[in-house]
Amino acid sequence: MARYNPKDIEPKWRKRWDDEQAFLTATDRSRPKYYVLEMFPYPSGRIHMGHVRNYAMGDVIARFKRARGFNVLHTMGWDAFGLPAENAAMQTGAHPREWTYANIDHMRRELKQIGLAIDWSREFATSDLGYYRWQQKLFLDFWKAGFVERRESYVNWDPVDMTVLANEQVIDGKGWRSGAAVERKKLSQWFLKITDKAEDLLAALDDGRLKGWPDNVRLMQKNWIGKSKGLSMTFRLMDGTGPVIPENRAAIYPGPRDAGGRQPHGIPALRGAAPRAGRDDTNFPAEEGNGGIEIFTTRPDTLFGASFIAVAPDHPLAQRFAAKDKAVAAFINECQKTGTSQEAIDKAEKKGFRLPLEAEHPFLKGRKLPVYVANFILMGYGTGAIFGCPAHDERDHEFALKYRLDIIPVVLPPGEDPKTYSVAAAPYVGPGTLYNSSFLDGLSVDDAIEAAIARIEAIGAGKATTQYRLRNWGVSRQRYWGCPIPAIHCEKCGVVPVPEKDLPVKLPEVPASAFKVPGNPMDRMPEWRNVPCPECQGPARRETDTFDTFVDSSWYFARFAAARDDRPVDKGDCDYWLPVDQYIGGVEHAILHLLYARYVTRAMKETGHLSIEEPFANLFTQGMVTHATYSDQDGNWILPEEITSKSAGFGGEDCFPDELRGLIEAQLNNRTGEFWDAYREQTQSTGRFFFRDPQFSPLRVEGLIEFALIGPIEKMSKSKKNVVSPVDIIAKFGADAARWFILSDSPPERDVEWTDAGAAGAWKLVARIWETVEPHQGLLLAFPPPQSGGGVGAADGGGPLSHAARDSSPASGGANADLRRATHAAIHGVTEDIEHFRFNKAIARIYEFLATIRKAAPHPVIPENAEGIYPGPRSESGAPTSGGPGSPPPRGSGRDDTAGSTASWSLAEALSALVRLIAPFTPHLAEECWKHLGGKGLVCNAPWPAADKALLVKDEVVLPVQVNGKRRAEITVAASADAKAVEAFALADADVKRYTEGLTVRKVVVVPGRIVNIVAN
RNA sequence: GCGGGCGUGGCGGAACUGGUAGACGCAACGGACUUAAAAUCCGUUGAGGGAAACCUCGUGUGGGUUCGAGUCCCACCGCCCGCACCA
Repeated sequence: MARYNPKDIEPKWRKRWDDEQAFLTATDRSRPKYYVLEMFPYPSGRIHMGHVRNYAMGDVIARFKRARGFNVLHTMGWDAFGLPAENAAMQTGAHPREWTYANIDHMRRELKQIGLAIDWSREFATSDLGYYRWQQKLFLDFWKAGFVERRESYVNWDPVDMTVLANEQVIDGKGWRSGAAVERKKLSQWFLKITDKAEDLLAALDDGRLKGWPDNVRLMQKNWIGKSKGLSMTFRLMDGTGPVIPENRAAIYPGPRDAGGRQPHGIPALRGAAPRAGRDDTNFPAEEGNGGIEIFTTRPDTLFGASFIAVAPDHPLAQRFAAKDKAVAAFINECQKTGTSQEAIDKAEKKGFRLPLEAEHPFLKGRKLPVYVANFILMGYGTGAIFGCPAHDERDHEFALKYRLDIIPVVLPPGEDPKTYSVAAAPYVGPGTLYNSSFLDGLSVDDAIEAAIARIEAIGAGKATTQYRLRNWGVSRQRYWGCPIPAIHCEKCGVVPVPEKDLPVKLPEVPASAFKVPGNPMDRMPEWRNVPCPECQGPARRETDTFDTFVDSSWYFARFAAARDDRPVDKGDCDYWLPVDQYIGGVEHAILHLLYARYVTRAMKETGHLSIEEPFANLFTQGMVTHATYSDQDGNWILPEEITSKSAGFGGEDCFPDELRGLIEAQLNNRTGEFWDAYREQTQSTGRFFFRDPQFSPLRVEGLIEFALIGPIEKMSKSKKNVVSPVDIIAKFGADAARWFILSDSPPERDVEWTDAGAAGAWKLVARIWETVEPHQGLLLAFPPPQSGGGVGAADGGGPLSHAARDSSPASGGANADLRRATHAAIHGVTEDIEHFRFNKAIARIYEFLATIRKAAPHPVIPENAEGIYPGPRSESGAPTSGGPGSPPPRGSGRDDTAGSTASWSLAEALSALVRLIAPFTPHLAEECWKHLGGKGLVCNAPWPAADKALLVKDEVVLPVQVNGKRRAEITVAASADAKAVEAFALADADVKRYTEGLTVRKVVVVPGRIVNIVAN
């Protein structure tokens, strides 16, 4: 029998798929389409197990949908721009382009080994001129349509990467890629106005347009957009330089003590428009508002509890005072120092600095509110100013305690007595009834909010407003390796778009050495930078910023579907292919990438490129691939491949010589310290010794052995060295086994732990399927499977088997009927499981099905000479095994007689189904089996088997019988038996009688097909 | 702090809308084959008790609803993820 050898077989079928262009996809409007897409990779150079998992999942779906009759689009490309290429240039001297494209070539070769059903003719990299030139065209269209803005603003500056980061790319005050503390810097920036679409981006999350998305991702996006309704209103200001309580003053800011001699501030006339509500950044007109301070609040009901006004350190009002008053400037400076960093923010004390201003309460004529600059007010949200109501807000409460401000309760919790209720100790933020609030008294919080807004609007002091947490998307990057932003700066005309006829703006050629210097080399290329203004022909210069790479990945799915040489995408083709039916990727992209892509899709719709607003109909977020970590006694991480383990027990199979054990134990017992305590405990609990030594060699034991400690199971990462290389795994076990295992062990949305034993188990399965199929060469020639299969719409039961009717008749009965039932149950179950992304369960069912087949068609016991069967570490280590793939050991006689005699067509049906059911998971094995059995054509083109529902129904069912809730017996009844008959049958059962003896039966619950429960006492 | 999710054998995990808990895989153990080992094949495997038939207990902890709870409700404990001074 030919031993299954993936090393030969897998490349053979991949070549065949290539030769036949099996996965080339044409736009074919006569057929139903299915677009499955996995998030495309960054070409870092090597594939990792996370890629294997991601693309294996997509491939299962793609192959499955093909078999179900869909015209499937499944593509691959490269998210190829970005900083690592420049970092590599800095370190290795290779030009970013060379580095990137060399990586792509290498990764493509590795990726192809997985055996994915991908239309490689559609491949592109975002760094291809053919891609990014159309991105420039899109940008110009967006610009024309008003989706683009450019302004000076404070930006998050990453001092290591020397670039600007979007707010979303700042994590805990650090750059998402470099991890460096982010600084504030003022720069002119390009923005895409995503906030204009905030409302629709939010609405789509809940109105059914994204019903195919996981709840948690929808929720994350909802929180990120952060809509809140409230009131924006203006507090009138007046000079507040009257009596300031000295001790209070001191407490405000223990800075340079010039309080005593401070001159009263004169308040110049305030002119100009009030700061606009809804502003989303820190860019302001030079002159701030006249009428007062505009604030935003979601709790206008608490206006009567207001006791102060606070503005952000960046607020223009604060800035203006800072310009004149060193103490203010010093305070602001201090705020900014502590402000930007991480969640120390959380513990940071609330601090304020009193400005010589007072605000007038809108309803209480005499009431004056002091105005502070406060470190906890964010310029980026709302208007950068608030009124403080210490009684009903945690932060305001803390602030008021510190600066001895009034704490006036205005909301009375249900059941509290207004005379005794106090908020001195803690604010109350829950629902209740208004009091101490004039015309709002007696109203609920919700009603009072409405009433207060109405009154403020009536007196013209403000209006109802909606705020979003979401900021506009800064897309400028001061980098070379990205898509150039097609704009020109002219002294006379300002910033003008590059005319379309002048597109593309190609990245200039720069020498690799240019990257030794930090910053953007394009800034240092006058010959490229200096161009005539397209409008006035005067001297002008090119924009040297390039796009954030999230722009690149925001429309690539459309380009895959409809690339053209003369436009970004073909709308007609997009109308057929889009939206993506199934998008698969990591949950780490739940917010950034997915939100941007949703926005860009809307923008493309409005500029006439697409007809849809939501790009991804169904989204699946897969878990990570994890692995145990190993470390040595110095705390250094160790690669899994360097680890050997030996049984610590006696007489184990691990061939661990007793005399060595003595030496090991002696060494262990002599040592003290944390590592050795942990090691001894590990040996106890696992029953094994772990060593750093890829091929455990007894000679090294004496003093030279290195012990290894197992650490926590974590996401595979280079820094912890807990990585296994997909290429090594494929070389060892084959791609099919790798695909099988990575999908078999855990539900796809959860993390999966890669273990060598599991991978070896998957390999065993591959071999066992071959071994089961092998004796039945040509079986399908005698009993061809139906070609009608499970096409679209022909779901389960849709494919009548010509011979099915014959054989499912009771006459055929017996073992055949059981096998047939198992076959159709497996088809039904696996189909459902794949549809619902339950790959682990689908695989469990295949195991069960295989066991049934093997019972029905016993296979001869395995050959005398099976060396090399298991391609594990042993054979890896050198000596080629005897025989080898080319010369299979002889395998008994008479194996061909099966097709004609022993095997019935029901076995043919079972094997034919089995092979097609495994095809999405282990495509190479499936092709080999299909060919061997005599299947027609390639199995990747074969129709999905259809389950005959009639065979799923059992005539008899086994029902458990409970007495008082405890299972006491089982009865077998006809499936059609009515409740009464079942009850009678159950009560008559001997075991049941035993337990009901002497008791009175009070009630009998019969759940048809499920259970019988007898209540007796 | 706010929001969301999850706790089931030695391990990964099954269990449809409440209906036989532990499918399937891994590991472990026993047996067959082998000079031997590996590989392969067959079997056992939640815990406790019993010679056996069987019995008792068991889904993080404590209560509750129900004929019946891993599943529903309340409280608590633990872990994971997202957001984090968003007014």
